[in-house]
Amino acid sequence: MQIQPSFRATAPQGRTTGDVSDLLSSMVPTAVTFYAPDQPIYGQGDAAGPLYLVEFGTVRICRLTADGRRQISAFHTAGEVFGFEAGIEHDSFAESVDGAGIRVLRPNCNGQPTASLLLLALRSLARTQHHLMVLGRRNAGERMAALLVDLAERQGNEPVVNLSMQRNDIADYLGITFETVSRILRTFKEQKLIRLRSISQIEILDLDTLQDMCE
Amino acid sequence: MQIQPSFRATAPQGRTTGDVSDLLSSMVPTAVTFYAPDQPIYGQGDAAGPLYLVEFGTVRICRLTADGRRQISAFHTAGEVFGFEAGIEHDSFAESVDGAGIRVLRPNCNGQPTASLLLLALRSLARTQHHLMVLGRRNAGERMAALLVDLAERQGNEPVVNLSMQRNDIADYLGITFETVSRILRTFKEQKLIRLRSISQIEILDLDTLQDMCE
DNA sequence: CGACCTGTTGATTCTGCTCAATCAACGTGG
DNA sequence: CCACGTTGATTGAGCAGAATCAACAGGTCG
Repeated sequence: MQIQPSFRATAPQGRTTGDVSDLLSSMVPTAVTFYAPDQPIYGQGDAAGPLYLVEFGTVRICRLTADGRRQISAFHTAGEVFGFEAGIEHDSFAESVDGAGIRVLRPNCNGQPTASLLLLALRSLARTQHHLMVLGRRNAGERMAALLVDLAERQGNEPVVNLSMQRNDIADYLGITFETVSRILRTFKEQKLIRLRSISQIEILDLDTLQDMCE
Repeated sequence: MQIQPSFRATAPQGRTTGDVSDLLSSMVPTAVTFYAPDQPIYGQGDAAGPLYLVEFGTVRICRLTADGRRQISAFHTAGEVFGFEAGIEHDSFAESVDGAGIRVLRPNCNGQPTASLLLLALRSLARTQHHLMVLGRRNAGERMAALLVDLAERQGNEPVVNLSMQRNDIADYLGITFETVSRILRTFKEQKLIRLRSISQIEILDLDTLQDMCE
């Protein structure tokens, strides 16, 4: 049986930017726009259509409950594409976390949905499903470990992880409170799993244990 | 500006089956296979590739932690397609919940990824993101309300909702324990929000209140 | 310098989990 | 037909993890 690569996504080990260059050919990119910290990129209810490519910085995808509780469904960093929507308008909103450079990708009129477009959507889906497990079945420490491992991996597994987002964002991503984030980081420190170089720099001392907590 | 329908998904109000007929043209459907309750459809680590169309019954998509905790990321019912994967193999597994009829859709060799394929993936993404909010920022009662409202809507907003899954599945879908599911249903009953016709039939008495709990 | 914002820490509360008993429904075998 | 075992659901008691409420520290910026 021959498997069609278009939706089985044969080459996941390639870097994201590799696929993006493919994507660019089917869409019309604009110049890079800078978004200051906390600046909105698109809002809930805005018309969907264009996609957004992160050039640098970090973006958060958020949703609010009626009484103001916030859930961040994803952080996006350099090379990643966001803005996918099944409906005609966005039901999440996107904001710059720390000052981000964004390239808007506008669809051109003739374009087919390329394989890479589908692949990017499927990666978002896989990531979201993984996060679903974290929120549904993991306690606060395991959630924090999952985030640290994820960030470390995205940043090339260097010993020092940069937290571009603040405690509040971390909490709303992990479905806990920012006080709990603080406490968990302290216990990790006491267990010699990490070292807090500064408020936004975490040195990973024991990656194995952190991975074991959330594999 | 012209918006490309392929990934903006212009016609979300259509029934899912309508899009599936489009999808069928680009893939090779097999005959319907019956899966008995709890029978696996595909396993974690199995090669991804084909998609699966639910003809009748309910399917659960699951993931396990190393110590055996389970998270159900989605239930799929008649007309829905599942089995999307970004990588070369499945990182979730799928099982029949209550006895389900499944049609396997095998990709043919020439096919492009059609627009409807992308649309289905984006719907899965939207659903998963919505569920992420439920798991991250909602308490047990609100989670249960969200499920009931979702099921009611899927079943055409009839007054009586059929629970094709048992308490254990509901719990693992909502990220709570089955005892809590029981307790929440009892409080809903005491609040006259629902009536328990039988163990698997719930009569919705106050849909508005349930919707308010989870909008 | 003071106001403000973010982060940390402590005290207390509470939601939901764990452990456990009980019950109802069902199937099996004597 | 009944005794028994099994499985799923309900309910209760006690506990633990995380939230809430509150105080305080450190850094930044006007």
